[in-house]
Amino acid sequence: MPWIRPAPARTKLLDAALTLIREKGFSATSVDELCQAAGVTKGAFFHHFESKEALGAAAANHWSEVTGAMFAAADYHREADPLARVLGYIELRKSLLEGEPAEFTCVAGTMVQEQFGASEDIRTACRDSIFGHAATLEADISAAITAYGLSPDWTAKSLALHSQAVLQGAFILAKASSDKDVARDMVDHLSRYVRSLFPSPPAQEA
Amino acid sequence: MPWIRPAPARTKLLDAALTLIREKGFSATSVDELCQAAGVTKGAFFHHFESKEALGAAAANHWSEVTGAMFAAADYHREADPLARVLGYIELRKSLLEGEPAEFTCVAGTMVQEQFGASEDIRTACRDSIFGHAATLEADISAAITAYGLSPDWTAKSLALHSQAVLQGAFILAKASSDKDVARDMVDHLSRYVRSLFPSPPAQEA
DNA sequence: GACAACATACCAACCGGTTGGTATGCAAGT
DNA sequence: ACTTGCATACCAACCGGTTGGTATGTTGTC
Repeated sequence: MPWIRPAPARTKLLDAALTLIREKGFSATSVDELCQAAGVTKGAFFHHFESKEALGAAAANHWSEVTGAMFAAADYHREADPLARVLGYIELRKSLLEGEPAEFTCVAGTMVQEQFGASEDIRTACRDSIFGHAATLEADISAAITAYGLSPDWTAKSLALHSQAVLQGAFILAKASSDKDVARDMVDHLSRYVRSLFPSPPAQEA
Repeated sequence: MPWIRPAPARTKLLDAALTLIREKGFSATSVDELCQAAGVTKGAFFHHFESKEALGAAAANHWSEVTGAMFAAADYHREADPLARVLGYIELRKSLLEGEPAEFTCVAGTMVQEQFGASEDIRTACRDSIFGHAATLEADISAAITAYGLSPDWTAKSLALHSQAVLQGAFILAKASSDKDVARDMVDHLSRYVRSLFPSPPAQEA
């Protein structure tokens, strides 16, 4: 859809949703709050989204785009060794564990946990966000399997998903304990696990 | 004389809460729904709980008791090798991934993800539930470290918490994909990781 | 002047919570 | 034994505020 002059209200609402959903959850976030946070009236909200549920699904897609662009631009892709790229990704995820939970936590994981039974549109949008992100990791894992000549009894896809599971679980523990260090320890275990699956640790390269 | 009818309303409300919170989340579950599911009136609700928030905290404690009793009675405690107990626990968790998400999912993890910023009482009750459960695993992990003569650069506590993180993350992926097999794969990775941390796989014993 | 992008004003339903009340159990006083 | 007194357990009706959603403007741009 070629939007020459995009509507700022829609984007402002989507950005506000990413923050508010992570702060209070989807159900507890009201349309009025969304509008106030975005500096927009309710009329604008229902002009761009036919329902609150539709905004939730759109917010998950927005989240996919925002995070997708961010990870696509990250440095770890420049590593020559595919395993180093995977470990670089994990280290990046660890370094992202800063600030408040609402800042480092995953919108899709938060939303799907409470809305999976209430809205198929939201559920599939969140699933696509999480599984789509895992797919970008899967390529590097597959390349590492080939590069190291492995024939594992696990799949690249399941390991990529496992990394997402560990991260989502780390977010929950961080929220429960109000302690980011717990989450970082979980990511360290993930890194140790991935290294254990490949024969030799990758040499440090520039 | 022991109370013939102690207080069925309170327990019925708590049991209903365990189901409804996992089905729809805490915020989306109304007090009226809780009362209807428990077959109790709203007056009874606010007689036993001073607020919806108080019920949430009580539900997390109730969850700790119910699951605590269930895991305490499980067979894996009878293994002589402490590592076999840990791996037995993990297999048990995997075998529990049956039925609908609302049946195998964790109340504390679900509730804390949406309420961590809204209610300290709920947050600490959920934290105690998750971390308290992890502590029961920590003892076996510590014993395994000693039995195998390890001096790891990770702690028994962090590995116990890691197992909870993997499980919580597996729940999220299962909800997002509507596929329990994904969650089971995550638990398999956890089992493989734990086995990789100890020198030799435990022999099969009666 | 048509049409998208908003704003204003409003609504019915539902929300968590309160009210005043009833039924029952039990311990003490007589 | 029987009453008084008080606590617990529970109920039906209700309350004010908030909810997601709508109906009807107004404004800026082609």
